[in-house]
Amino acid sequence: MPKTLDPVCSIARSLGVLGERWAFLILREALLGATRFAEFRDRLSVAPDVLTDRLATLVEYGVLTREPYQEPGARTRYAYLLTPAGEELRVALGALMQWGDRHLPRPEGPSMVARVRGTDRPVHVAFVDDRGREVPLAGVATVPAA
Amino acid sequence: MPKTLDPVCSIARSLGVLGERWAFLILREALLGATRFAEFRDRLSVAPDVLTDRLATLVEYGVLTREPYQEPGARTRYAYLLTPAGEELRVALGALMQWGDRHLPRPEGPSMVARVRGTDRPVHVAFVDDRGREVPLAGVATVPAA
DNA sequence: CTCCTGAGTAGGTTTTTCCAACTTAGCATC
DNA sequence: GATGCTAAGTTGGAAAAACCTACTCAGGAG
Repeated sequence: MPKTLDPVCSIARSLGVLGERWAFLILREALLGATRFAEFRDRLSVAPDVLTDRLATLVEYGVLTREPYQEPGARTRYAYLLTPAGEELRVALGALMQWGDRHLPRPEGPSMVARVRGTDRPVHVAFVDDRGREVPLAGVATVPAA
Repeated sequence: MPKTLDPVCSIARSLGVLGERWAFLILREALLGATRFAEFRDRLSVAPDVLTDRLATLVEYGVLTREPYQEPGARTRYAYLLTPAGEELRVALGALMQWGDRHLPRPEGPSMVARVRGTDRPVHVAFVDDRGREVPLAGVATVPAA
């Protein structure tokens, strides 16, 4: 991590939240439904101290909230729930998934796919113009905001 | 880095290439036009040994190629050029940029924006169906490939 | 034949991560 | 009312990665 994370670049700011080891994978599990400490720990085999640290960072920056919950016959515990901001990271994770499937494929194909909810129509991640139409990659330029 | 990076998940595979510190920022500079070792080093203030290591990883996995080039009156040197696979990561970086702009904003607004090339029409990153129409986030489900 | 420059390599320190064991709080059981 | 169980962590020490500075190496320039 650049400790002087260039605050002028929004990619660098996003990476200040998500760029440390495990952060994306923790987020992946959250998007797949994990909410409890032990769930993240067991699914990812991540060290508990690192998990504590990452969950705190994700809560601090508004990706997750730490909510008390109580199961019958148990004491109050805490669940980590996605905020709307966290949900929006589904797009970024989708882009990484898509790239891995295309460029680091496995012989048996992808293990997860994104679909229109309730149908089997496939979806992918792409640039889109202000009218909701896909724009091919070559038609996109990233320029100073000026 | 999980040294046993779960190969069944394409996000984890992507992170095997891009998940180490500096990798995304090196890629950002490459997408903005950096090609030479010293350019990356100077723009990012990254330690040269780390830069050597990351560039080698990105070349190894086909994000960049290491091409000899010769400027008049200088010996052969090497440039790091994006492959088509690397270009496709523009979508993932765009998603991170967009998220940072929305959820970790700066008072003076974004420093870079994505536009339709040659026009000032803004573009964003989103899920898109097989007919090229944007699909709202709530309409997307990520399910086992079955 | 000495200097300069781009592209790294090398050595030692600091920071992160990893691993395993330990703690804590409350319910439940004996 | 002591003991055990479980979720959610904390702690301490070893290993790995990143950082920083200085140095090397190759070839053209002066």
